[in-house]
Amino acid sequence: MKQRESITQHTRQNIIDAFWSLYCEKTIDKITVKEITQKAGYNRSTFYEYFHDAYDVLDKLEETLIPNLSELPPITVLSKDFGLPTDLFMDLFEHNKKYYAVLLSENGDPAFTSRLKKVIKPLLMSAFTGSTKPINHSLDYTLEYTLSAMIGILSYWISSPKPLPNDELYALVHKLMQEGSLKILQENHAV
Amino acid sequence: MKQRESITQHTRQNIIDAFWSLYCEKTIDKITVKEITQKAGYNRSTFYEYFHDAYDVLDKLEETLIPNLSELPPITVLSKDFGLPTDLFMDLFEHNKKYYAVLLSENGDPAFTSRLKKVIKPLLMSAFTGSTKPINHSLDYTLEYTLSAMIGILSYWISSPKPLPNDELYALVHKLMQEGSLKILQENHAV
DNA sequence: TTAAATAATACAACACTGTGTTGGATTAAC
DNA sequence: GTTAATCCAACACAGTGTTGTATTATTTAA
Repeated sequence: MKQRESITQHTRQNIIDAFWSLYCEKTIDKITVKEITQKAGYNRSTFYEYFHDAYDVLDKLEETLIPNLSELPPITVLSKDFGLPTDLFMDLFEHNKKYYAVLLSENGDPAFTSRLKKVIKPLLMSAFTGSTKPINHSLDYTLEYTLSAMIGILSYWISSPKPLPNDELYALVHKLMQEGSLKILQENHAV
Repeated sequence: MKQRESITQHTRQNIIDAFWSLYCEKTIDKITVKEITQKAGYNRSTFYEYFHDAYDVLDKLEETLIPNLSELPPITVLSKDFGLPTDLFMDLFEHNKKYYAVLLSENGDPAFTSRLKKVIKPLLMSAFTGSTKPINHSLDYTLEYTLSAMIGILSYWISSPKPLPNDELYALVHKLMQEGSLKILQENHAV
């Protein structure tokens, strides 16, 4: 049963890899099962032994890319700089850059952003209120604002051909969160 | 020639409407031309007289939803509150709520967000530097951060079943931009 | 002013591509 | 030798995009 398992895992991964190389080139609806299996070197019907359709492959792949709650240090980081754990986010994005850059691009999957928020938001919520459910609207909207901003700037960062050095980005994000974007925009205007 | 034109426009709009009612229910790849034309009351092949495929319908529809540069007052608003024209954004989102709420949702189109940014960013850029191209990275990243945040919070707002009153949202966004999200998060923490 | 010619709108039918399933062949594990 | 996994060939079906044609509105010319 040992060799069989490894074969299965291997085939599965081959299909995922073939899918991903196609997903980097075109949107998912243009990807056919035929193409995937051709690239991976299998019969088309073999695909259906492993996945339901192309969207199923994407779904399973995304699942591995969503940070595991139990892996993230829950409150420690929040108390450290009393805000969003910027360094953790940067690590997450940089580490999975290959996938994140595509999934969060204009050809990517809006559901992935949603999934990310859905995992992280309650985490932050509980850090601030002790409960995962929003106590007041202000906090809820503020988190949505900040999370969107964070995901937006980090997507931009990892997609950039010449990305900002890590420390500069870190400093900028912190300044943005501590002093507001307006102040920084005004400084730029003065220059 | 008058009646012919109006028939064309009418048919075209019928197809777009039928498409949209389907797009509200499911993702675009599950929408067939057959369904669209059935709902609109035409033969399937009539569709191809008007659009290339379902994506073409979406594309044309989105085009009408992207704010026209010439319609937006260019610098006046920026100088008013020396930042992002929050009220303009709120108007834009509220006015096109029916479409924006879907297009910016997890079942929507990431390309639409991209299109929005691509139109608005140079506008803001030129307001701050006089040129549409970024002079320094800091400004570029700051705009990306703020635009992402703005689009994020406004999407959340219009999708909410019981949305925050306009004036409260406006005040919150201004505070977020002027003082930074951290301060507001800290205030919430204290409560 | 009316009848014929033209151009638009809509559709039926066709060839093609991709989908998902079923039943069978091969090969490893027991 | 039996069982079960992996893979594949073939089938029925659904959706696509095109082509040729009928119908009807507009234009042209007698």
